[in-house]
Amino acid sequence: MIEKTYSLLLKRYGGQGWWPLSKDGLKSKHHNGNPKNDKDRFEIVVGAILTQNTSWNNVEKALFNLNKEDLIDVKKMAAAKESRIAELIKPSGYYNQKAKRLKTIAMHLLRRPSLPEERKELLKVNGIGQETADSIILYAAEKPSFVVDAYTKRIFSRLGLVDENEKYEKVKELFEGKLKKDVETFKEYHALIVEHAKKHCNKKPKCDKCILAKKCRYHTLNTSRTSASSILK
DNA sequence: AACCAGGACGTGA
DNA sequence: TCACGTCATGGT
Repeated sequence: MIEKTYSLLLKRYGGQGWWPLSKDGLKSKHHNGNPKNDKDRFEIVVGAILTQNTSWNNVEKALFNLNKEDLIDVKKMAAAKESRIAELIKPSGYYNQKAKRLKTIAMHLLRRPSLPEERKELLKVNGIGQETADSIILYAAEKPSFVVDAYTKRIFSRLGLVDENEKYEKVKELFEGKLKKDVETFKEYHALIVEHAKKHCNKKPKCDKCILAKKCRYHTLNTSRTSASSILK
């Protein structure tokens, strides 16, 4: 089912080409998000932190401001004052803690030859939790580590494939167990999940024209309610 | 005009 | 371990 859902989403939305990088135009529908240099990789790290519980649209504004001042750079970010970073990233919300987190990770990266590929190492850094760590490993370091987010749990719990409040680790293991351990597949699947959640599987779902509706509990629940209430009218 | 958005952390049970 | 409060802007 996990694999089947992947091919359905891929057929419906096409390849997403994540991670969205500003050099490609953040808003373009089809990205070519493979990082080519350290700046690209660091921009992914920055974006991953900025998008914590925040819409990507707001993150873009913050990234634009940082780019303007050439702060998407490990050394410059590490040297910048927290208050300055905070001012620039204001549109992405939680700007005080995110400014601190950005500076912290920048300073951590500064004393490393390359991006950490170890989950455990990233998780020790304050401000980097499981999802952010996996995003960095998968999209910046390009090592296979499946990213789980609120969308993943929402979509697949509605499909009846995972428990709504299953633990992060468990969901991650489920996906990694069902898929071949392939960076491109992991990248694409997560991106497709986000796309599908934005288009259809919102908190208040738009089941109309959703390609997964037939298999979805939420949808069947909804239609039975609708038909029941329409009978009452 | 509430509600939601690609979470993480600190705290007290 | 777990539930809960906190952090904050911008779009719908």
